[in-house]
Amino acid sequence: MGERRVTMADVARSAGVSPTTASFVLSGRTDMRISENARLKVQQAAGRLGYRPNVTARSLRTKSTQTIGLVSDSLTTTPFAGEVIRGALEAARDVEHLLFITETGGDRAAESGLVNALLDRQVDAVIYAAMYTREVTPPAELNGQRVVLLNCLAPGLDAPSVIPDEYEAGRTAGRALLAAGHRLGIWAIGGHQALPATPDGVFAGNERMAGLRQVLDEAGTAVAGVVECDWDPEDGYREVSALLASGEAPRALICSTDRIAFGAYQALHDAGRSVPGDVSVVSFDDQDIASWQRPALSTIALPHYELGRRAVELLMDSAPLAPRTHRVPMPLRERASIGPPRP
Amino acid sequence: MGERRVTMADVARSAGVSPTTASFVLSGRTDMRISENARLKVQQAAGRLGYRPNVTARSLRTKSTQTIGLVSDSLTTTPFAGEVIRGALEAARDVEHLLFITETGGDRAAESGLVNALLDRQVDAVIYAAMYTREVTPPAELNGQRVVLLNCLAPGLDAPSVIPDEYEAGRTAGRALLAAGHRLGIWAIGGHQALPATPDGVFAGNERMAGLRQVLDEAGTAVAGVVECDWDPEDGYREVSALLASGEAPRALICSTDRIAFGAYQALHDAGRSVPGDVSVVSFDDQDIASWQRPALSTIALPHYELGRRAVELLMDSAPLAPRTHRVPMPLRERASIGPPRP
DNA sequence: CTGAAAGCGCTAACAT
DNA sequence: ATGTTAGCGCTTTCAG
Repeated sequence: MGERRVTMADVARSAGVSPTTASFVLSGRTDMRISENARLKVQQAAGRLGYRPNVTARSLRTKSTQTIGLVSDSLTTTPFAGEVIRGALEAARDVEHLLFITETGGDRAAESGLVNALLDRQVDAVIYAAMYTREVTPPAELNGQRVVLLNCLAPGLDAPSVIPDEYEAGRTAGRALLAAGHRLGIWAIGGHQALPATPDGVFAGNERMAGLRQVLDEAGTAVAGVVECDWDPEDGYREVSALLASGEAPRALICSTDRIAFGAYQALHDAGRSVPGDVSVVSFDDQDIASWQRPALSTIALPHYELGRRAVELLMDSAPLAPRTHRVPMPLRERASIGPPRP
Repeated sequence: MGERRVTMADVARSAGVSPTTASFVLSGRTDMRISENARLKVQQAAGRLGYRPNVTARSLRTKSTQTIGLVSDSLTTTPFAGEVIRGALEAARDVEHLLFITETGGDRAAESGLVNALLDRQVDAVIYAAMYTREVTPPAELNGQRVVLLNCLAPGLDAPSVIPDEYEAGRTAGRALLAAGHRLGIWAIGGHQALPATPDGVFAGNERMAGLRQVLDEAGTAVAGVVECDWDPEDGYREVSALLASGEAPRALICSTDRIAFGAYQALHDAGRSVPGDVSVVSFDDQDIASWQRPALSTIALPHYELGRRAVELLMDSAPLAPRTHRVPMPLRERASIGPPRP
């Protein structure tokens, strides 16, 4: 215990060279000629002593801590969103960087504090992330910093965004149903999420609905109806039960989340309708439960891992950060909940 | 852009005092007398200039980076385990520390590299975490460091562990069933997880079964049977279907995970048994799906948030780290899946 | 090809 | 009560 870490000066001394020489061979630089002999002596001394560089000391001179800060509202809390952290982690590892993770819990005041804590530790760059895709206004401290927005758009900030391609995802959902032969009785459960709290809908809802409408339109058809509701299991259960009870005969359900689909399955089951025999179901997210359902749920995946990875890659790219929006594809996971419409 | 950060020397100059004076008032130390006047001038200058301390520079002298490293096998990937990160994050925030999160993906070789990356950045302490409770052998680099083990035990390492109290959880499960009147036909699905890959069972399984057996024994009864299987939905479905088909008449199921319970629900449903009318179900974990099930699933929660929080609290405690094991209670979430046995 | 010396931003003895 | 000075561990001119 209490063992003083061996420093570069120790290595230099042990190798019988100057700190300068040690520094050059240890940082593997070639722009200064070092004799093969000196190089060897230094490397051996370093190995023998178990030398490890002090990155924080180095950063004082180099201005680079090999460190990235991630600040989000509540990414770690959102079950399947942990994948964005994993994506960011792996990309960071590829370039020998470490990630500071922070979470505000949606508290605006905490946000500045956390960003400052990050900046005080001289992070090289920061990722500002949101749990669900939306417009945000990051704290002013971020102005002028190297930042990328993950899963959000900030009109005021001069930084790129990485978001899921929800518009294309809407088209994908429509195409999946069309391919199975559906044209009538297609209902969107969840819709734009145009509710009192979000009267204009949410980003994902709006984009998907636009994509869906367009692809159906191209095929000369349209949705039979859109149910605006919250995106949780109980809402799916309630709304689909009501729809079934209303006398409508939906033949395909496009659920805004796997959670809604979960509730929809229960409602369909209670009403004695089979999936996909009576009603096909397709949804969005690809949470674990999607594959646990019976029949397994076909769903369009939120590309969490890829979002995290892309964000770090952009940050580490030597190219300057242009304020453009990078849309990450959302792949369809084909499982067993889509079938041909009952004649 | 490119704005040089304002340094403490700038503040001192602007306030017309020496760096020392500035340092003392800015770090809010009281062990040296500073005139009210000087204090004010410094604070105003700092405010005016928007001074922020450079934590990495400071740490070079103080040997404290206000930083903790967390290395796990795959915590972020495990959906509901994100809560341990949130717990750690919040506890760290309380003491003005930031968290480096890393993940090895179970790769032993990567582990040393990541721990070194953490140590090279002079983290004050590290949390070594595992996704599921088990014995581990952390990389040698961790010897002599300030570390706490989260959700794992390392016999060789002189560090405390924070783990869920699985033994007591087993007792809780038994008690919940006994309280509802159950004494016969109690089956444990998942059991010790004594399978070819883990012939001696897993920690959680062994502890729970011991606790369960003990509490039933105290009540003068015992489990009707134990089914050893993997802890996933398909296993629950398969095993419970088989059990039902075998002619046994289980009246209560203790499922090792909510995932098993998920499959069990499907199996019971397919067999026309109601929950909890015909069969009561209790499980472990408290994932989101537990509350989505119908009827909502009574389950004993893995205290993820608390594990993360306790780990950081231990680390930050000024007391020396004794190699003892801290067991965190696992609370029963009473919902609707337990009822009296059918007479 | 190698070394001496300065300095990154901050803290802490030691003076005064 | 405040200022001077010397580092923390490393990189980087600038001489030799």
